[in-house]
Amino acid sequence: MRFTQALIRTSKEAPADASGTSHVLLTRAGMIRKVGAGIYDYLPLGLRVLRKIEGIVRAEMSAAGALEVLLPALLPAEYFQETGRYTGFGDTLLRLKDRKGAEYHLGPTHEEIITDLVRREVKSYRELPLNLYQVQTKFRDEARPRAGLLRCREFLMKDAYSFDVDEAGAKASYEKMRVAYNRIFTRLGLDYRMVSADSGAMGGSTSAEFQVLTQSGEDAIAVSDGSDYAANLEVAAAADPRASPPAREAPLARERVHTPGHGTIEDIARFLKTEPSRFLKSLVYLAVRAEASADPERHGGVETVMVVVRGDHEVNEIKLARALGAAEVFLANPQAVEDATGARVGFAGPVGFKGKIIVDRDAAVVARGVTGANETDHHLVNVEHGRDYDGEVADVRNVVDGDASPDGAGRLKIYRGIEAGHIFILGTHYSAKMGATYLGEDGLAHPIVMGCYGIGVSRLVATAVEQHHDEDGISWPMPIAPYHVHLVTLGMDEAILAAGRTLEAELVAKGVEVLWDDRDERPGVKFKDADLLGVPLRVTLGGKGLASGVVELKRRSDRSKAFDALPIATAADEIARRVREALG
RNA sequence: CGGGGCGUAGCGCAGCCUGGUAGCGCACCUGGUUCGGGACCAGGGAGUCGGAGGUUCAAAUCCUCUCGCCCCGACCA
Repeated sequence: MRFTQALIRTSKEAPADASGTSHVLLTRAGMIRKVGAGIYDYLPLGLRVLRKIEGIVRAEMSAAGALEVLLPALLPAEYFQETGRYTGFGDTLLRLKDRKGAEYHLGPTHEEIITDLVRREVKSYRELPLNLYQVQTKFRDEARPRAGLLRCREFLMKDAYSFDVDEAGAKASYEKMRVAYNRIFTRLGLDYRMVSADSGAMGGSTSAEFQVLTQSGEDAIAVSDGSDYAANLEVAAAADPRASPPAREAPLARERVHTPGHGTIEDIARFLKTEPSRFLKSLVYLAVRAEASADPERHGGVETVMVVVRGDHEVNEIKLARALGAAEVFLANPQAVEDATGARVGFAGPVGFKGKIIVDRDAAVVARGVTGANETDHHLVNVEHGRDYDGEVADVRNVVDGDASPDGAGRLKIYRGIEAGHIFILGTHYSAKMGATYLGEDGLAHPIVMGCYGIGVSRLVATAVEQHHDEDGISWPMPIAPYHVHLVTLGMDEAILAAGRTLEAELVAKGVEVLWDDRDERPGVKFKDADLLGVPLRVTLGGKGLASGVVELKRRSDRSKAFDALPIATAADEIARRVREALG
């Protein structure tokens, strides 16, 4: 492809409303343009990247035995009404009416639609298992679209659904997808981790996220440096401190100290000349009991709980809710804290607290602890769990960088990640509600056991940029690059242009995708654009090189100025070889 | 949905406070000189000042309403 015919419009500056590295670079490179909040055009170069990603996803899904279908994006309301999600999805569902006033919505995901298809097409256990997938535009009226392609209202997603006769079959289908997903993300050239995650309210205990490691992801994930343990921070387990207990300091007598005006931990630590890790941070939570969650006011299923974590740790609300068997937990407001403790916020503590107490495992082993006295302007020092206060001990904190890995091997490092894929077993949640059954060998109808598997295809375009860029621009992994080779000819000298034409033709004949910058621009402009666009191999053909019979080959990811001088006669062979090598 | 900010040429911005009929840089077009890391000179085209209403002799500027966009938070099968 000739640059002059490719509709590539680069710019030095990005629009002021572009936020995030990938949004800025993709816009500056002329690959995407914003049409509205969370709505984008893909220009030719950007579309090529999107298509490359789709191609890899399709190839691996197909290799794993999944069949491609295409379900509608425009959906009559009745299907989501069957499972209660027409209202349950809330404002995220983009609803509309047709001329007759009938209700429709745009599909945010397609469990109901695929389940409907399968309940009509599949009758017998002989027709299972089945795995159907599609690559379709999804619509979600996000409360807050942001960061360009990373969180859109309209986005491209690959979603697959497996259908099996029983749990064991569903597990086998899930395993196939797990393997396929690992192959996909590896082929895309991304540094990613498969992590265990909160499966959410949707049910299904078996689930895994595929997180692409970036500097600015929305999610925090904990990864062990000594094993393959990796988990979303939401669910990452803290190592049990009793596995390697610290040298125990002899307990001292508990004392009450006057700490006027000091409410924060840093403050009191300085005042008492001690460390935040000595503190028993005591937070008052309201836990909504699971069975009462639909309407807590009416059922009154709310319990006040004091949560104790070490002063340098944070409460993990998902783990806390799980430990309490609660549907949701909320931090109590200041008035509720005062009511519960009898002291102003900042002076709460477990000693003498009348209600339920949950103690984080690391807080329970703190010796000579410091905590609030449940009396304004007073703290207690030399507090010991088991002697001065009690409470159920559980893992309710966020892990922090440097923690021991819960599997005992290595230490945890915290990364930022972008969720690019999620796989999980749904069970019979949808099939039971929608009557998707098969006739078994026993002649009876059974609900089909389902799994679902998503990949954010358009999000991956931005994710790849977040992971592969430098101050000059994008640096695409070869498998998803818009072109394999960026040919730069310097000057408009006919001898150089002729050599360019020849080299382009030779490369194309070998199956190499070439973008030839044939513009009448100065070298600096061409090099800057090449760096911005991020095609992985740059081939330069200039007067000096031509005179000595060589072309220059340089990898975009190589930050040095060094290049390989290739003899013109054999350059195409060598370049094609490097492309094949990089494609893996 | 709560808080904050911004809408002026394709893009980045100034002008607004203190009303007098719109300007700079980049990009674009023409000519010339340049030519291995975003050149220079000269000339040129391009703007319903987000929209509606109001105040005024006069509104980008002041007032009211409204729409859009961005950021932080809440939310995120």
